[in-house]
Amino acid sequence: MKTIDGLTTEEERAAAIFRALGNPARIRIVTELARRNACVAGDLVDVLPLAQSTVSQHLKVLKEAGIVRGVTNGDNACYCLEPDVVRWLAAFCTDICCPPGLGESLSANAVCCD
Amino acid sequence: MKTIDGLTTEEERAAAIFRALGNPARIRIVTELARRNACVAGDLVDVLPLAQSTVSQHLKVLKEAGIVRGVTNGDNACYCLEPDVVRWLAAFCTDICCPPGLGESLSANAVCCD
DNA sequence: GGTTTGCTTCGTAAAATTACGATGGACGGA
DNA sequence: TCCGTCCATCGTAATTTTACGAAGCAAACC
Repeated sequence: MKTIDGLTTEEERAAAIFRALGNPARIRIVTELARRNACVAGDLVDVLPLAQSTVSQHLKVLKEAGIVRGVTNGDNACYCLEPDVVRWLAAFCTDICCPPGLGESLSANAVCCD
Repeated sequence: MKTIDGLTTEEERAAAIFRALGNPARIRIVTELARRNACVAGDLVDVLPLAQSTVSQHLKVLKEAGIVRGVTNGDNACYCLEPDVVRWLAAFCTDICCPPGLGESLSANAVCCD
């Protein structure tokens, strides 16, 4: 991907978060973390049909995107969602639905090109 | 990416939508469509610091993910958001925030591994 | 000290993504 | 009919992603 001047850091940030979620395995990880509130890495490996090293890499991607936090307490590593980032994501998506200043735009049945 | 049996189509679908949004240029396109409600392709090219063919490809990606709808009326092509998909996306993100059955989970200040 | 356990990081091959210019096709105007 | 405009698609090169096994590393256990 080209590093584009014309695009804001806000957009870059949004894209980075979306890209991190753009993989079924990572979606599963995130939903699992949402469901269980926190999770040992090994439990996530059990849930996914992937090699342990691959899951570890996916966790790294999520961590680098700021979606997930991980702490290594002694023997095993524990992960959970980063609440602020998840909330930011939800707000961003809601804004696309109903951009501020446009009333309910998509809430109505907007049709293409009228 | 490996096609994984152990993952649901729901997860695949979510990942496909997120992946489609995982690019700054496409984020810009989507926000622009949200702001203007509908857009001629050429206007999007003007807004983005990218070649026309590249923008067209980005639009194709968004269309294939179902996020965007495009109609070609005579000379120029007009695009707009697909309201249902955008709403689905917002709902998905909100669910991660507050998974059903877990009360307000992340609404409180959840901390990692307590 | 030596092993096992749990996880991360490295190295690598295959596949996908990103961007561009060039080409092509449909429509409208001179 | 011949251009010009608008847009999609093709072909291509560079980069990124994905997944795996191998290797490394720290804590726990014998």
